[in-house]
Amino acid sequence: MAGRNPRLDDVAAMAGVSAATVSRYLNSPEVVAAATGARIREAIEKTGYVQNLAATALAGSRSRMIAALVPDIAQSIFNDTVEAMIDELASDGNSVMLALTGADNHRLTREINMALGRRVDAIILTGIVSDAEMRARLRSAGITVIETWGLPDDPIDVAVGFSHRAAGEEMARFLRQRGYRRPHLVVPRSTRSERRADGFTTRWTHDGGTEPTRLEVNVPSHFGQGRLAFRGLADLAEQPDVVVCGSDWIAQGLIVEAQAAGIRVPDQLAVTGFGNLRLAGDMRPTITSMDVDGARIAREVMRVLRARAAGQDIERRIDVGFRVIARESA
Amino acid sequence: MAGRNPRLDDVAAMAGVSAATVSRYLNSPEVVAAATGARIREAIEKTGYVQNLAATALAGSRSRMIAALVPDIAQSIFNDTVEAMIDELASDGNSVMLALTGADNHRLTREINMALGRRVDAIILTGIVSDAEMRARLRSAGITVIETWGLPDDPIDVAVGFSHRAAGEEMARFLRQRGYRRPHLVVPRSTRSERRADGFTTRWTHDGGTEPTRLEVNVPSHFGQGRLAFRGLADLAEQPDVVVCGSDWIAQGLIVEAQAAGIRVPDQLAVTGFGNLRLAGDMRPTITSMDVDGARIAREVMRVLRARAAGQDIERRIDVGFRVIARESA
DNA sequence: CGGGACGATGAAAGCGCTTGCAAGAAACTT
DNA sequence: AAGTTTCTTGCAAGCGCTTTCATCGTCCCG
Repeated sequence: MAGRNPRLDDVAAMAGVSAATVSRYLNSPEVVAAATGARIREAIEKTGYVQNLAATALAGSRSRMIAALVPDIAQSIFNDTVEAMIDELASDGNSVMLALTGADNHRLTREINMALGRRVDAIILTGIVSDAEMRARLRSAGITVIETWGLPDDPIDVAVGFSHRAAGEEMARFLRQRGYRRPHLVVPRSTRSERRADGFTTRWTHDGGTEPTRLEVNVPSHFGQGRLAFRGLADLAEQPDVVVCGSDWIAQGLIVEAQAAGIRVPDQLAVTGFGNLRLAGDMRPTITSMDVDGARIAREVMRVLRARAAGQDIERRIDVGFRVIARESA
Repeated sequence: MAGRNPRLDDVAAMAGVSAATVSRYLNSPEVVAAATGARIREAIEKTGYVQNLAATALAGSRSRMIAALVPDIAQSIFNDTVEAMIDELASDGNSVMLALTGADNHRLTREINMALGRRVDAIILTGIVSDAEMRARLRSAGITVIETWGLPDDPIDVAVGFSHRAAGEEMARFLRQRGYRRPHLVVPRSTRSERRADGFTTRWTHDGGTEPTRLEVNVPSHFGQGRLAFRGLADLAEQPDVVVCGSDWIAQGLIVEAQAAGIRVPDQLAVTGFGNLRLAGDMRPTITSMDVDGARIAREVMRVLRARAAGQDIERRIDVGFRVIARESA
C-alpha cells in the first residue's frame, strides 16, 4: 500500500479479517462481533483509510448522491430551501450535486443527463420541466424525482409546492378588500411569476376590477429592477395605487426609488412583494408580502426522500400553501 | 438488457463492435473510424444509453467531480463566485458537489472527508481550514485544493483571493483622506471580517486617528443587523461620523434605519459597505463599498483547475486585489 | 513485391467495493 | 450426546467502465 490510498483490503489485512467483514462493519457495524469491530476501527485509524464512494456506488444499489437543480443561486428565493435541504441531506450522509439550469432548457437537459449518469438516488427539481420526452425519461429512470415550488396536476413523480395561480388570486382578494382600485403588476419572466400574475388578473377582473396593467422584467429579479419598474410608472396612462411586485427585491427597489422621488409609501403608492424574505420585515416601511415556507418545502422534500429510502408510500402532491403577510407597505 | 439500464456492452453489441471501442468513442471520438463512430452513435441513440459515471470514475483516474465548500448560500457574498464557478465547471463536463460548512469546524471536517471519499478531482474551499491535521491530509491527498477569498502565506495547495488586512487598511486610508474623524466598525464574527477590521484599526491609529469603536454582529450578515447596528449607535459615548460595515447588507439596513430616524446620509452620518453587491449601486443614496471581483475569483479558480488538468504548473498564490468604490454614502 | 509504419480494433485485467451463499463455531434443545 | 439455531465470517462473483498490449489489415516506399 505504499504510495497509494489505502483500500479495504489493506484495512482487512491489518485487522486480520476479510474485506467482506470490513465492508460489513462500515455499512452496518452491528452485524460484526464487537471485538472484531474494535480491531477494524483501529486498522482504519492506523491506515487513514477513506472509503472510496465511487466503488461503493458502483457495487451497491445506492450512490448516496442527490442532484438538486435550481435556476440560480446568486440571488434567489430558493436559496433558503436549497440551503436547508443540503444541510439535512448532508447529515443523512448524502452528498449533493448542485447544478444550475438558468432559464434555458438546454442546460436543464444537460444537467439531468449528468445526474442520471452519476446514478443519483434522487433528483430535486426547481422549475418546470416542460419537455415531454424528458419527463418521460425521468419517469422511467426508476429514481425519486421531486418537483418543488410548483404543484403540477400530474407530477413526474412527487411534487412539493403550492399553486401559483391560487397565490395570485389570493393577493388580488387581499388588495381588493383593502380598497385598492388600480393595481399594476411587475412580473418577472418566469412561468411561476406569470402564473401568479394570471391568477391575480383573473380574480381581479372577475371581481369587477379593471384589467391591471403589467410590466415584464427579466429574471433573476433584483433590486435594480424595482427601480426601473418605478420609472416605468411614468409611462402609464393612469397611475396605479398599488404595485404588485413579483419578488421582495423588486418591491424593495421600487420603494427606495419612490421614496427618493418624494413619494410616500403606502399613502401615495402601495407596494407588495413576494417571498417574505427577511428584508421584507426589515425595510422601512415593512413590506406586505406573500409567505411561502421555504423551510417547510425542504422538510417535506426530506420526508419524501426518507419515506422512499424506507420503501414506504408517499402522496404524490404535497401542498405547502402560502399566506399573505400584511405589513405597512400595502 | 430487459428491465435494466443499457450498458456499454449493449451498445457495443448493437453496433457490432467491442465495449472497448465504444468506450474510446465516448472519451475520444477522433480515435475511432468515422463509420464505426456513426454506428455507435446510432446504437447509443436507440438504446438510450447513459454512461455510468460511477463506473467511469472507478475505472479511470478522474471523477470529473469537484467539491465546493462554502459557509452558506442563503445570503452570501460568495454566491456570485460560486454561481460562476458552477457554470464554468458544468460546461467543462464536471459535476459540482456543493457542501455547506456553516461556521463550525465539525461540518467542514465531515464534508472534506466526504469529498475525499468521492475521489473528487479538486476541492474548492471558502473559508479557512485552521485544523493543522486536516491541512496536512488535504495536502497529501494528491488532488488540487484551492482556497478562495483569503490569501494565506502558506496555502495548502493554491490560494485565490486577496489580503483582507490590506483591504481594511485601504478603507482606513480612503476615509481618512475624505476627512472623517470618528469611524465606528460593524464587524461580522468571521475571520475575514475581523482581519479587515484589524487592518482598518491598525492603519487608522497609525495615521494618528483615535481607536475606532467596534460592534460585533453574528454571521451570516443581513439587512436586519444593519438596523440593529444603527440602534446600537445610541449607546456610544461619542457619535461616529462614519460607520464602516462588514457587508453591503449591513450598510443597507443601517441606511434605511437611519433615514427612517430622519438622519441624512451621508451628511449627518456616512456609511460604507463591503462586497460591492448590486444593491450597493442601486440604493438611495448609493453605497460606498469595497469591490472584490467575485467573477474574477471564479475565473482564476477555473484557470488553476484547467492548468492542473493539463499538467501545467501554476503559481500558488493568486492575488485578485480589491478596490474602493466611492459612491454617495461616504 | 517485401517490409516497416500506422490506424483501428479486440481481449482481458483491473478499479475498490458489496452481497448471496455457505461453512464453522458457539449456544441451546430435547 | 446428537440435532437445531443463531452468530460470525470468508469466498467469490459481480457492479460497468478504462486501458494496456497485441493483432490484423492497409498503405506507402524503395
